[in-house]
Amino acid sequence: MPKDRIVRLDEVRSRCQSCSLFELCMPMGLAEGDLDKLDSIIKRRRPVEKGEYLYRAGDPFISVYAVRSGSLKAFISTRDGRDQIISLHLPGELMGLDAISSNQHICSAMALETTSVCELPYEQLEALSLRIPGLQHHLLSLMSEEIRHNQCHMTILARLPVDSRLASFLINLSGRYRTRGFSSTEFNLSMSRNDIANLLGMAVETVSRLFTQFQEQGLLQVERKHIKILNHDTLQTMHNRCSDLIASEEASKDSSSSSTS
Amino acid sequence: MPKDRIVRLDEVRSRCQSCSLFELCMPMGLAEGDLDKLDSIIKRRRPVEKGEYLYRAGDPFISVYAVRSGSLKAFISTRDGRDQIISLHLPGELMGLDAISSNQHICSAMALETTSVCELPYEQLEALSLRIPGLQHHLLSLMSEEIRHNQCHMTILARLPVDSRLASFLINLSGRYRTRGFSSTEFNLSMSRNDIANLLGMAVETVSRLFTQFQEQGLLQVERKHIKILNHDTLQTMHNRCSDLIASEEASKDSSSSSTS
DNA sequence: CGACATGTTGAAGCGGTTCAAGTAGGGTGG
DNA sequence: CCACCCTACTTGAACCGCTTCAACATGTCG
Repeated sequence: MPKDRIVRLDEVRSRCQSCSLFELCMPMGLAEGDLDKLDSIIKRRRPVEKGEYLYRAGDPFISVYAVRSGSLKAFISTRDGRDQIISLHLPGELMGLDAISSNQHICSAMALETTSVCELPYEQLEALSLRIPGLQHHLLSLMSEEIRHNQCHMTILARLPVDSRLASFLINLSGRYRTRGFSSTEFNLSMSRNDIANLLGMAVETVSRLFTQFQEQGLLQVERKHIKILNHDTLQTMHNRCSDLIASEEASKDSSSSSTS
Repeated sequence: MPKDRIVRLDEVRSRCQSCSLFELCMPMGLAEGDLDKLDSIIKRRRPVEKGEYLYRAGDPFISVYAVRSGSLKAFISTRDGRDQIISLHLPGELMGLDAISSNQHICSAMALETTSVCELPYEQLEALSLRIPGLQHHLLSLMSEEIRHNQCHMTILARLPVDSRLASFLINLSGRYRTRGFSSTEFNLSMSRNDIANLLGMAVETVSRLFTQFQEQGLLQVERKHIKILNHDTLQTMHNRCSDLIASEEASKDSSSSSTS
């Protein structure tokens, strides 16, 4: 594979303006000049292969990363040796902002498939956001969204039975794929059953049984990693047990529709 | 109680400079003039009584709040009517930053005891932080810390048995009280058994049984809301099962000691 | 002082884990 | 190209941690 080592210049030169994920990644109104400034600090890294680390817990905090393609999991390594997966990151999402306060990464980030990212040196990003109000607000807003997402996940873990947790996971994925212009009813899981179980706080065997059960109930069609959602409404209902929080997440994406009883 | 309506001028006039919580709340190096600017946007509200809301889910997002004294719980109201408590806030901590992205509160905040807060109008705070680099970094850092805390809580909920969860909760509280200059071995819980159970994702009865059990094991002395920690090490050990994350939280407060296997 | 909320304790039931065995892919070397 | 191996996944059955239900005790507040 020595041929692959040749850097594809067209990819390296691609800029935020022409990136299809730009709307997701940096959707604040930036002036022409601002965009150039942003572009100037972004480094494009070569793809991270499946199983490779983007960063490890303990690494000094240098950059945050925007996912361009592929996906990664963020996880904490606990003392007993087993990891706890915290989140799954899809294209258009930023990772690593949780390291600001400690100046070193606490989570590790590992690619679930061949994945490419934009690297944004954090110091420069923070400096730039002092001069671009929209960027500052966007960073704060992104972190706020991450907190909200975590709140939802805590609610799921604390209150929901396993079937609703898996339903939540699938509905959430479905929505995120829709936002990215992919099918919301048919997609491939990049996480293994083991990872899904870990993320949702249950045993692998339970995940397996639930997929079988959902299929028997006609909610899904599952074949290994390929998922086809047949009955979105029922899954949504199970998911809704979780909270208004998700409803509001959706609302804030679409526009400002009503929520909260 | 008409007398209580008389505003105590000395309290209203108290400024950040003279606030004992300043180090916790806004510990970045601010110049004299900057402090004045910050002071100028802060409103002091009259105390929030036990059971009163500081804000409710659905309220427009106007301000964030710094706790001066007392404590509050933040919780999500779910569709099934039951709430899910997300966090407990002690003096020196900021609340409400999770509402930035949606421009309305998703969590409600309720005082657990008579509580006083400083209100910081968010728009002004954000505008100010464009002109004070330290303030921008501090806001981002605070949110990063909140994300980290949530990650820890997710880990607790996903992986730990109930006894370790309660141990984690107590050790965490103990540390936070220590940071605030209070005893780390003896304190009063502001949360009810119900609230603790809800926060930790278990049944009230389980909390009750665990307190009894911990007392029988000589780990604690419990009398209603009053807690005396007798064997910090054993609790710490149970807590450690959770993650390095907390160790790192401590480390980042003290200095930059080692972490990560 | 009585009423209601909050907390405690016991016993039964069950949701989900754990253990164990087996199956199916996917990649590798012969 | 096939045989092999290893990992990922599936399925069944026993077990157990925690919840639920029920009754009671203790505080607290009007």
